[in-house]
Amino acid sequence: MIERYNFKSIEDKWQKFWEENKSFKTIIDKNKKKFYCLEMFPYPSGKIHMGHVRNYTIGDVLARFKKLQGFNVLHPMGWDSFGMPAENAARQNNLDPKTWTEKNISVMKTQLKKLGLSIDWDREISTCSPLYYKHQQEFFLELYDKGLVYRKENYVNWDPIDETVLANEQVIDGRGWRSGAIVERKKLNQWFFNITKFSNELLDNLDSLTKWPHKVKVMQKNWIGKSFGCEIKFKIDGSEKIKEIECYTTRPDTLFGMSFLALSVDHPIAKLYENHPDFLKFKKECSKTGTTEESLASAEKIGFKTNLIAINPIDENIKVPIYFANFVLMDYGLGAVFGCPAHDQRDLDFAKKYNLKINTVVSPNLDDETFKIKDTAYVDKGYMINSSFLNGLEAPGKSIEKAIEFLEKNKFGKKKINFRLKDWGVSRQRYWGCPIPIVYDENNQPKKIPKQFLPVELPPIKKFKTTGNPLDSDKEWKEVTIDGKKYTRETDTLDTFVDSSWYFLRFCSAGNKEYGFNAEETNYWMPVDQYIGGVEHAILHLLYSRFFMNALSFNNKNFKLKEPFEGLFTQGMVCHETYKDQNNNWVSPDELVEINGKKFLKNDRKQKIITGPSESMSKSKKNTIDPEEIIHNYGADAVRLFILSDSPPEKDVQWSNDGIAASYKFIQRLWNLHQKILEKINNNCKEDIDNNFEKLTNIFLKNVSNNLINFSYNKIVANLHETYNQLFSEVDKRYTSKTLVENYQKILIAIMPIIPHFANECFEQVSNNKSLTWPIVNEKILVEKSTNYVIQINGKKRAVIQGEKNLTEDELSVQLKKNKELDKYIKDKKIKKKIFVPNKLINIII
RNA sequence: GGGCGAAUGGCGGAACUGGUAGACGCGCACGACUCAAAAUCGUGUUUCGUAAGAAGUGAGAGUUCGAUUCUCUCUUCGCCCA
Repeated sequence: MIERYNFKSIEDKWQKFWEENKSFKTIIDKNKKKFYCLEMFPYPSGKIHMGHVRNYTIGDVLARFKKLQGFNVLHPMGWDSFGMPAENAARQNNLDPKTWTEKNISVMKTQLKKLGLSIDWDREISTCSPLYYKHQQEFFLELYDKGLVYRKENYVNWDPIDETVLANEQVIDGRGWRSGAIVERKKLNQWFFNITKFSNELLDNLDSLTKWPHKVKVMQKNWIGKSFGCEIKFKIDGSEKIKEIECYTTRPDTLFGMSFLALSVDHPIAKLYENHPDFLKFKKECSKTGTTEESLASAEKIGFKTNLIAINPIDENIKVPIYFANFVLMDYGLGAVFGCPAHDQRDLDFAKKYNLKINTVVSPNLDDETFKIKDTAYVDKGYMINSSFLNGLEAPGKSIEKAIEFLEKNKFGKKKINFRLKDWGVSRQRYWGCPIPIVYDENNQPKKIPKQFLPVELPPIKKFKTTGNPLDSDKEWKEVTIDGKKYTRETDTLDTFVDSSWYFLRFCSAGNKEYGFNAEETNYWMPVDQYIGGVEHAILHLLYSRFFMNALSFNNKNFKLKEPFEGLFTQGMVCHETYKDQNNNWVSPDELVEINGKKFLKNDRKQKIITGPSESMSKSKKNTIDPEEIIHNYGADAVRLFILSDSPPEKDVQWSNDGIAASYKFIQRLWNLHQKILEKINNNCKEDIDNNFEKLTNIFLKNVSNNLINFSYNKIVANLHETYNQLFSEVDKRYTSKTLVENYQKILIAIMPIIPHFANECFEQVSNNKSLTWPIVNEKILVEKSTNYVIQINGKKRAVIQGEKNLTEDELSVQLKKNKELDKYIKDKKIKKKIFVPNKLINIII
């Protein structure tokens, strides 16, 4: 009777061993090649979820593999621990965010340890710790000195429920991404990072990131949104004060089709209308629209007509009305655009509403001047018409060049490159974030807090009010005396994206008290060789981190790093079936019971459950599975094995009960094989029957090595199954214990990255060897003497014959004639042609 | 509307540079063990056909001796931007 594999005691034993021996502690070793393996650090929300399990398993497999290959591996973990959920929880339960966060960290740390991750916990960091954010405040001041931080009054997306400013990307369909409240426009003084200073670098350097997924680079490129256009000056009629307005456009070639000029309500000219009640009413109306491009695009286009007239520089006879319009933003271009309704849908909608002219200037066909626009603007490629000297030119293309040439020559405008990327507003009206190290004097002028007074620590909060920023109402904290002078503190805190924009540097020198990082250590470890995380951070987190490195290395002799992440891997999500009861309520998987293949509610077995499509796990759909429970029931190795086995890591994976159970059973079977091998080792066989065992081992090693390099972890699991299936009968043959032990050891090392507890335990039982190194594949043994030749007739496979390798066409033809099965196809037909591919096939055309 | 990507059995997915489609797993069926069940082990499992055989990688075309792989058109789905 074979003893069952007791994952509980064995996983416990190895986790203890790794912890006590500090097996994954890393220090700089210049004799070794370094490898920095980093997974996106978690937000300590309470418990780990399957997404974490997948993310950290993928990273752990790589880290363990690289370590076995002899690299000096840095594989740290920390906590992205500032943020709104802590504050929300605090408000709801009257808890201190610090206490709440620290409790969550401790729970999640225990859970992560149970996964058997090869993490150097001595480098653990937490962004909400003053030890961390002190250095962030130093960076803020450094950037301030470099002119990369500035303060300006700006319209922001105001979330009236969370009472905070939202970034554009936090506004979804005009609503706050977390609260769901309809977002308002509000003017506030904000701190900004000058990310646009590096627009060109951030765009151009994307080309150097060869180990990044193509799609992420495309997304960043679109986000930065470099456009080539021109600024045009329009003369104005109808005002004493205003003589000229400048516009930005990417389509100067459509100037002849212009029928209005539209301004942002925040345009300087708006001052002329400050006392105009109708204008003020209109402006208020505009503030209901969000500031995102998306909300602007979907909102109804409305305008306020001024008494001003713009004169088209390209043809002075074209005089058009000037409107204020809700779809023009002050912070894109110059807050003014000209409208060409025929070739822009938005302009067309506006023109129809206000009965403006629609002049077609681009036709799909050359010299077709009869082409007219009706309900749909023509935005595709075509040829210029009704446009004087531009007529006949390809549009957009030559037409733009020629138009700019004309404008520049006559000093009506100039070529201009514009970016969609805007500066990064980092102020948040929140308590649970990094305090901004700034104070204001009696004239409300900002002043840096001297470095010796850092960190500016968050004051403990006794009781949370339901709304507003507690820092603002904490007078004791807010009022401060520096060098005998009284100041008021900045009460906004930093966007948590700032925290995560440099944490990978901190890991390199986590304990360093002098500064955020140590140059020698970052020079050794950085850049991150492999960064692993969800694709949802493809734009912001990664772009902000790239910016932050540019900002730190700007005018800095000691720090030269521009790109923090050399390799990037974006893993897919973990999905699960969704369930609903008869009343259309979501039902969680553990609330139901299966009877005869049909699902019913556990508490009401008459109620049938409707199974919905598999979707990414989320609390709202109740289709989550708690990793802790699964680890408890099946063990960490089984969970790791399953989460890797079913799908390629970059794709979504379906969680299934059958799947995890199968992985668990498979580990049991591997254990049975292990017992069998232990037994055979003692059999004292004197001579090997053949080299098949060694061959199987090396085939496996080769496949695993290749698949590890390519992140094809699902294929490794398949390789392991295949090898198991073959080895189980192979070990019954007569092999010496030397052969068995040597090869079996190699197999165990190869599976250590995937199922480390199991593999280490088995390894220990067959070997005294303590130094583990990745085995070298014996290529010689893999060279086969014979091969399968495929015989095709008219491209169809008709036979497969085994023969010596490197047969010539003639030699193979001789073999063919012996094969009687083929006679019926060939008979006495004439052979027109033969295609021979060495060592592969012969195709006979008749 | 634009960009990027995907589509292979009942399901998840393999197939290196164009050369044996469906590896491996799940599920299912049958068998062994068992009084029985579970567990375990074994066999089978693309479809049609008793079989020989034929068809077959979202649809349609093209290139090629040969296409899941390359090209074009279309359909559907996913993600990002609007």
